[in-house]
Amino acid sequence: MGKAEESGDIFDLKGQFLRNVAVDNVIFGYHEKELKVLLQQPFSVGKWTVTGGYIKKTESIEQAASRIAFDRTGLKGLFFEQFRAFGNPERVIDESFTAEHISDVAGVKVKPGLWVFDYFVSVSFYTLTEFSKVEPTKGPYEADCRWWQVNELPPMMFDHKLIIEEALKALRIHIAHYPIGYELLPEKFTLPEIHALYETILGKTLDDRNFTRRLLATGIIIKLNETRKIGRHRSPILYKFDKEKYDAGLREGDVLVF
Amino acid sequence: MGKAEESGDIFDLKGQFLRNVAVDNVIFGYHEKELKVLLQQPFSVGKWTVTGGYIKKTESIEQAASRIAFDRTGLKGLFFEQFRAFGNPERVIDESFTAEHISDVAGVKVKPGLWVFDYFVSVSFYTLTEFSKVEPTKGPYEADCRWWQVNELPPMMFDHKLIIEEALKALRIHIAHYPIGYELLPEKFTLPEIHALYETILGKTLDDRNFTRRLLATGIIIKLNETRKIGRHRSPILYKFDKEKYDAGLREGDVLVF
DNA sequence: TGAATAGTGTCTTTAAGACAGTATATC
DNA sequence: GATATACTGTCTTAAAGACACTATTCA
Repeated sequence: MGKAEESGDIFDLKGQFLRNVAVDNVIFGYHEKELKVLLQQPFSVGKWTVTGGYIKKTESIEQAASRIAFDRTGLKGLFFEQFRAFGNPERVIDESFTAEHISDVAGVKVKPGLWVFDYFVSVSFYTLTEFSKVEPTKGPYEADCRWWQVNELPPMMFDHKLIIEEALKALRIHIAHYPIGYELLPEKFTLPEIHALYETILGKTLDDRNFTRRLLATGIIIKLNETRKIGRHRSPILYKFDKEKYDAGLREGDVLVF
Repeated sequence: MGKAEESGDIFDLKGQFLRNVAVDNVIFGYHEKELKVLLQQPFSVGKWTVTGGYIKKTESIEQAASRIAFDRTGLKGLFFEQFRAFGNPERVIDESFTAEHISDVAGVKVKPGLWVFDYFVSVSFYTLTEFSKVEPTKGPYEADCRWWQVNELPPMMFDHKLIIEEALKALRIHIAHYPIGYELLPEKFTLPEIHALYETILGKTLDDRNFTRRLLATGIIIKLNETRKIGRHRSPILYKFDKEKYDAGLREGDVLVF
């Protein structure tokens, strides 16, 4: 790791990274019926972006996406998936991301024409996590990094609103063909919990009887001999994922269609 | 357009193109129950690639993919879709694509360390066309460009065998959710023709009665009052696509599931 | 025993899948 | 009428979708 990176000056790091291509990673967080997305604010420019960064010359795009997720969440081994690339000359034009504006708000001298203002193709991923486990951590060039409700986003920079919309579409298609939830639920969970997870991600209600019938038919969850005590109601039975069947489902697809 | 491009020397064109990111376009061609893929051979290096090229600083990735398809096929307005990006430092290492080897076979002096040997992220698309309409046209840096059977490929450079496999997977997923065939069939076509198209792309037989029932149920094809005279058999009835419903199906998805 | 949530069973409707015989054109 | 291909109908089975009551816990 060179001096420039230690000193935190990304503007000198051009030689370490690929040019004209970067990775964006839409990190979705789920917790108690809420779906959030982790956003960062470069300097204090007033607009937000999804988490993202440049690709090192020594790493794959998947490694870059995974590294970015780790830097922001502190978690490894999260489920992530590439869903699309975005690339056109206009996508990186934004009045809040210019040398002048950054110099103003960040108090550093930024040259116009710097490589970071070039046309970048964004290879975009989404990542899933349980957001109560996460301590959002901003990088050296961000003024802030925190969770936002997916349907109450702040002003977004570039085409990042579109990127989030497309990520959500891709996630909803994914959930129709592959099992989901391993990274989003505690190891032992109840039927109402996984039911709420599906409803939240899909943004619609699912009949509880039909949902349970189909979920059990897949065989990816195993009933345990335990219940969870929650308040003064009937205690729900705990389940866990059958990890082998779950992983097989991830590989082969078409396990669940809701 | 600068002198360098006119003189055909891509090695001087660095300034016109994005660095470290390129577009690959798997052009599938269909004709009479055969599915082919258009491949090109850079110089005479002995290995083949899918069609692809660099992205101009003034164009989007979609425009680049579309331009590449036009350059190779002479056709505009073909259906194409992005399906994945490929990027890792090892993917562009190939003994047939080195400065030494190219200098040998092409008879031009190529410097090692030239930008074209850098780590490139490939944003990959696939395109569909009727291959009898196409006159494959090689570019200035290719020794050859022609159709190959998708299941009888020549030695492929880089990770291009994987790219074709993934393109075919994506195409087969696409065909299960969206209408297909407008670019691949004549304006007026018969049920056996569209049936054969689906069988060829999916690589399996589909019961003709069930296929017809479901296809007609979608309403995307319209029966005409004409038949096609072919030999000494019963003349099949001609159909055409209901373009409005077809386009709506492309937008909304989940029209056909085979 | 009332309140809150957990858990499950049945009926209807639709679609998938398997299967084979009739129709038409030409020689 | 022989041949080759076009065309279509029915039965069975599985799954989706709609729907409502019983069970448990505890205050």
